Amino acid sequence: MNASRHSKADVLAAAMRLLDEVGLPDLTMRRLATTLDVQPSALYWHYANKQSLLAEVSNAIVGFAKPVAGASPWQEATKLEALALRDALLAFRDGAEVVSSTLALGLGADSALERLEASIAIDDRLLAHAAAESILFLVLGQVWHEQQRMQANSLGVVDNLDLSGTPNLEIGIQLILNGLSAKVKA
Amino acid sequence: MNASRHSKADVLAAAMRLLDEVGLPDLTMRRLATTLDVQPSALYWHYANKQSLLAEVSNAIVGFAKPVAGASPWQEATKLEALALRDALLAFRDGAEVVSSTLALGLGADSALERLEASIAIDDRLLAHAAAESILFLVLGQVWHEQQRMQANSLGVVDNLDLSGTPNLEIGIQLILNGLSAKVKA
DNA sequence: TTCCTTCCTGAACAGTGTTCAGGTTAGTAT
DNA sequence: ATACTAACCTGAACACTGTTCAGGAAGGAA
Repeated sequence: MNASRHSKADVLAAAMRLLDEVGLPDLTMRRLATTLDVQPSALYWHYANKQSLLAEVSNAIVGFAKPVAGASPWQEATKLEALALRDALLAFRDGAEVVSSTLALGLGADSALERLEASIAIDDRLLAHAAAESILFLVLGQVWHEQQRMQANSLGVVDNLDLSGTPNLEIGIQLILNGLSAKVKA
Repeated sequence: MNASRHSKADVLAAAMRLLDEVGLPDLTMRRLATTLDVQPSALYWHYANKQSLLAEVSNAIVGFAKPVAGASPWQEATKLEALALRDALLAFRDGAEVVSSTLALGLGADSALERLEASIAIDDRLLAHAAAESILFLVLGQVWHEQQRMQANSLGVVDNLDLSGTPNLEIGIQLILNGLSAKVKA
């Protein structure tokens, strides 16, 4: 922001602001340093490398998901949890890709899976874990796809913008939850 | 390979060989050129840029999925289709990440979704499309996760290698198919 | 004032994808 | 055999990237 000294939290905040402005491909250490009126090397005092910065960005994005008050039945709570995650990812440019990457590298964003898993109130925890993972991948994949289209459409290509992303996500979630209910009852 | 001249197919084959040897992060245009005894700029006669090369790599990976003979009921065919895709992704180092990226950019690998969708023999094609997308994201996410662990485990970290990836994938697929069957019957 | 921690500079290293004018090779037609 | 044309490649550069490191400056506490 200005020319004063910066804390680790300042760097994180600036990174998220820059992410929203220019997108993940242009979120470079040099650009980030410029917005803070600082040399690129200064960033490495706060963060060991770019990946660990992106890990905290991911945590912030995932943590942005609004809490789900105890809804019943639990299927409804799980669905709301998934949609809250979806909204959090959509609230930041390229949010899904950022979170997907750090999740794949195992460097953070664990609370996303944990919240989903906790909301599935069945006895078979192995099944609950598998279902939570499925829903997580489903949300990430769908939103990643959607955000990619958003950028493509904003960059001139105005052809057929289909709004089928969100409905498809809710359908997929519902399919998993229905399958889960059937399996638990049996 | 040797010092003779190369075709587009040669470049593609060399790229896939190099991918298996060094992984996606080290699959660079310069390294690829070296394996072909050629200057990096020579590659740009065959491919406009790295992304379009990776798009063809993705097509090759997805096309590697073995055909599913007409199984019945269609739920079984869809499951086999998903597992065939899974095997194809696993057959190449970082296969899931490569395909995920080009799929997100909309540059290829379309047959993966098409085959899944075609196998779902229900009347509601919108529902079939949503379900196929869900299964696709599920397979990609799970295998990406698994392949990341494979690399991490091969690079010294030998802690707790859990083999829960494959079972979880089959569970997730089954949940979606069960949910689908229930919805169609109703 | 001394001291120590926190934060930053300036310069460099080793790599990346990509472009482009020009040269070579191979095959086809005259 | 000669001329032509397409396919393929060279060599050098451009504009970047993440990251390292020795050293310097700012701020607060003893």
